[in-house]
Amino acid sequence: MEYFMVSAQKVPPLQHFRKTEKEVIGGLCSLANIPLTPETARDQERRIRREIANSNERRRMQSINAGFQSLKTLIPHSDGEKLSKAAILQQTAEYIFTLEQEKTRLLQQNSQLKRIIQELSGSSPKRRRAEEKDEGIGSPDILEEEKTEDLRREMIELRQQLEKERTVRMMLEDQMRSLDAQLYPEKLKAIAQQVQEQQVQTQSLVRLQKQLERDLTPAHSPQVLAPATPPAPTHHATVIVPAPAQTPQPHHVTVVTMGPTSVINSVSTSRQNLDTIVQAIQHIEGTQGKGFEEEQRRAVIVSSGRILSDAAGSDTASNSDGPDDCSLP
DNA sequence: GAGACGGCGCGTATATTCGG
DNA sequence: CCGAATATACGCGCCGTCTC
Repeated sequence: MEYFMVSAQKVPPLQHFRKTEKEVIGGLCSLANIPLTPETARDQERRIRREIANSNERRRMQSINAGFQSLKTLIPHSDGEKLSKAAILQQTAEYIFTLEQEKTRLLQQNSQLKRIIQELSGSSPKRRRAEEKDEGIGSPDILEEEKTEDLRREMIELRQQLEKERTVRMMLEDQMRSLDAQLYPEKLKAIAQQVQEQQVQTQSLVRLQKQLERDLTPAHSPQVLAPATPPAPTHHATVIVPAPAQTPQPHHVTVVTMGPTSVINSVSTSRQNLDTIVQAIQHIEGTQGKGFEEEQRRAVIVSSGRILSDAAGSDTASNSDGPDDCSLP
C-alpha cells in the first residue's frame, strides 16, 4: 500500500547516479588526494549501490512500520499504550476473531427476528417472494414496503372490527342501561360514562364483546344481577410479552386481567362481564398512550386483576412463565 | 543474458524493559 | 544499579522477476 506508493517515487534511477558518479567520485578523490583508479571507481560504485539499497530498505521498513501503526489504530487499545509489532499482530488477529463472532451473532439474531416477525404477522405471498429472494441480510426496501403494507392492512382490519364492536356495544349498552336502571341507577352513570370515554378500541374488545354476547343470552338473565362493587380502576403494571409464534391467530390480542377473587363469588356472570369490560376499557385507555407501535406487537397484555378468560381458552398465551419461544436473546 | 529492482533473511548495533 | 531479555532500526547479501 503505502510502501508501493513510496516505491513509485523512488530515488533517481541508478543511471542518474552513474551519470554523475564519475564527477562525484572524481571530486571526492581530488579532495581526499586519492588517485582515481579503476578499483576506486568500482568501490565507489558499489558503495553507491549499497547506499541506494539501504535507502530502499529503510523505506521498506518505514512502510512496514506504517502498516503496523495503521493496524494499531484499528484495534482497541488505550492511548499511549505501547504495543510491539508482535503484540499488534496478535491483538489484530484477536480483534478480527471477535468481530467475526459478533457478525455471526448478529446474523443469527437478524434471522431470528425475521422469523418472529414472519410468524407474528403472517406470511403473505409477496413477503414469501421477498424472503425467497433474500435469505440473508438486506433488501430493506422490500421489507419496509411489506411492513407498511401489513400495517395498512391491519389498520383497516382494526377499523372494521372497531365499527362492528361499536354497533354491538351500543345495542348491548341499551339493554344494560335499561336493566341497570331498575337495579343500580347510581352505578349506571359511572359505567356509562366510562364506556363513553372510550374513543379508540383495539382488537381485543371484539373478543370481550363476543364473550359478553354469549353470557348475555337468555340463559344468563339480567334479573339475577346482584349488587356489585363498582368497577375498580385497574392501575396495575402492564407487562407486554410477545405472543408465541404458534398462535393460530397472529393478529390476535388477548387482554387478561386479574383481580381479587373475593369479589368474584358474589356477582353474576353478566355483572362480571360488565366489570371486565369497564376494566378492559380503562386498561386500553391507559395503554394506548404508549402508541400504536405497541399494538403492532400482537402482544398479550397481562395485568394483575381478574382473569377474563377466552371462552375457547386457547389463547392463554399470556403465561409469561410458559415456553417462551419468542424470547429474544 | 546482463543489469536493475524489489523483497526477504540474517547479523549487528542501539534502545528499552524488567527482574534481582 | 546492573545485567539479561526483548524490541527496533539498519546494513548487507542473496534470490527471483522484469526490462532492455
